[in-house]
Amino acid sequence: MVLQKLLDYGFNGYQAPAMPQASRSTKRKAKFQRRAEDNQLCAFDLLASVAGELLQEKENPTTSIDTSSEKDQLEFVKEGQDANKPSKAELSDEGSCDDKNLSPLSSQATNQNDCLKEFPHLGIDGHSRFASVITSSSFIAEKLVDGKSHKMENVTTTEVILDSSGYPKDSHLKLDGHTGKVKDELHKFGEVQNGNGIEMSSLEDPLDGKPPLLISLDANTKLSGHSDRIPCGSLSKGCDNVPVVSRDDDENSSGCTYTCSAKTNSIRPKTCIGDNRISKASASKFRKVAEKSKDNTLSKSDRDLRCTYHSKNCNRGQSSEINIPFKKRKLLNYSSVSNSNKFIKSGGTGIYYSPENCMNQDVCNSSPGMHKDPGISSSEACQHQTLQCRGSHVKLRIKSFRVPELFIEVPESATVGSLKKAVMDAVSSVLGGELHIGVILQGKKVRDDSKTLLQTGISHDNQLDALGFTLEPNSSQSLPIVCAAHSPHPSADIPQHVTRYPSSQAVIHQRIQGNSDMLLEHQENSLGSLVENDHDSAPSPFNTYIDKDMTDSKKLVTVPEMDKEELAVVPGVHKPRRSEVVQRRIRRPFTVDEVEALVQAVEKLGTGRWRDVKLCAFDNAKHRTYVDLKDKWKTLVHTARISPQQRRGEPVPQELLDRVLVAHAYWSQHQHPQTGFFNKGQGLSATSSLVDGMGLLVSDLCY
DNA sequence: GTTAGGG
DNA sequence: CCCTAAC
Repeated sequence: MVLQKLLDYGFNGYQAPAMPQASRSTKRKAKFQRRAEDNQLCAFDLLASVAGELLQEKENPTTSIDTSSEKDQLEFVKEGQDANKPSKAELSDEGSCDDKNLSPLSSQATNQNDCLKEFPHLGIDGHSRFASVITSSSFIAEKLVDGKSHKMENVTTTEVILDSSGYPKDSHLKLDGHTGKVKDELHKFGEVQNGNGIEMSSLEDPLDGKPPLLISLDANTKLSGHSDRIPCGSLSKGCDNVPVVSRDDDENSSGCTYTCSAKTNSIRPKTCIGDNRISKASASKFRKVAEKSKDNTLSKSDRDLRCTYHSKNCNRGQSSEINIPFKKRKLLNYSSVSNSNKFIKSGGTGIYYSPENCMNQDVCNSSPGMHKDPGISSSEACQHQTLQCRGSHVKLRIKSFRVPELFIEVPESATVGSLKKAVMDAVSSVLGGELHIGVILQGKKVRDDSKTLLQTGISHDNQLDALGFTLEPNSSQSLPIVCAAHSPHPSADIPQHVTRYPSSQAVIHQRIQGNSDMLLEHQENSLGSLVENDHDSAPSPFNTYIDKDMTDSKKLVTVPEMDKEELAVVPGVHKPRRSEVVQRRIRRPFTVDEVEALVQAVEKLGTGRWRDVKLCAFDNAKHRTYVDLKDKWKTLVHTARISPQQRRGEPVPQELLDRVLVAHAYWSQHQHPQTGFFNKGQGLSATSSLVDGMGLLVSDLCY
């Protein structure tokens, strides 16, 4: 029996979309699957990412940020697993040690906040630290002290904000709704004083709570975690009493508005950027990615001399390729999205946790447990973030996450327990993937980790609604690490072969606020255009290529088969082959330069020779197929025919559109004469191309 | 493998 | 962008 169940992992209300009944047509099913894949942006991934990063850091003591003592470690373990080994093997991305490339800030962080290393803090700077452990609602917090584990049960969530010294300030965790308990516990265990990490063990049934994650940022925080800070004066936007929109609060989401309060630097203008924290590891990965992009970046002059488009997205390449863009659609099933209203008070001084009941009315207006709008878009449902302005901090409230689509197939005779296990395994597999964090601002991906939030523009409150995060699969080519590299599960509970779906399958888009539609749009676009356009190679039509020859990331999508093993491990449980689910390519809007190149090529070659067009002008743009070019031309023609007001996306110069119309008209007239020079006989020979009529030489364009 | 079109 | 019929 294929359950195709809506798996509500309790991670803030995610529910996998229902699968079409088997009776439905294959096509429909396929489409559905595709859509489902697109929706695989889930909170869970973020969690996985955070957890993974955390572990990674732990795994790589060499990392600059990892200077803390051995005992001061935080681990993320699953229930039933050994406190230590399982989590490591399970969650750490052994393959990479990017941490070595951590930004200077990271290093700095090391010295100042050793205790933080264990926390998957999001963002770091010298001011304060925010460590968060996203957990499902029910966890047991454990602390490892000298190898000994001390449990703190009923810790539903653990989010810690550490101050510059690396210690939690105003520790304020809530345990089961009881504020301070955690704190007490922490103190009891010496957490606060010693900065010992907290180990999280999920309870057996962590499926009900959906604590949102709140990320606090520091205005000075750099994406990369660089230590260099922006002068206070540089903080342009004050945010006193600036109510930061708590998007989509219309629903149950709690709209929390903050008032800026001077923080460390009283003089510093308040920005709506607060204690933003992004995991160091993530930052390092950002950097890594950014560096990759460098290699693929052409100088302006080069580009001008070259022909093909070198994919500006090369750096995103592998990971982005497998990214699953969000689709504009409503998620039919998403429940208990806002069951939990975890809230973290910012100010960089404290451990905050607002339980599901939204205890803090001041900051949380949402009705606990409310989650209507069944028609809300998936992203909206799953990614409730709120940027709050308080002092110079920005609070990101990730209200919920979604679990990527998971298919579980179990025999009817299977026990509920086995079903749970199957689900757990699937979830575990997701956690095991190595993920990267992506930051999307205004629909564009921010790749420069070294930029500060201010420089990036994240500090501008007017852009907050366009800020989003993505969980990107590890770009590492070593897919094997996904499954093979992991050591066997020490715990009998978790099969060694727990599906370790490549994180590639689970991309998460986190958005902070704003209407979902817009965001979705942005998200899709974001993956196509990056903030750092300077890295983009605006392909100069007709020349040579310079592409970095990025490996087609698609291959990363390929999922190592592990079904059999899994089946063996979990009797009665069959996991569908991920490979069966085709990944929709990421949307990559054409740039003006690309459009120009396309127009130029078509002017010369005509509209029936897309392969030639591709070879001529986009040979190195691996992500542009001739079908893409054909499609683009189609849209260009359409665009050129409609009024400017009706056009969307990045505006195409009218001049180009005019050329499109001219070329289109021309080739419509001259297209069919089959000369026999070409396979399809379409188009005219080069010597009679439109370009020739325009006084241009073919040689100038191609070849 | 390409092209052309509908979705 | 995807899917596919038709070449």
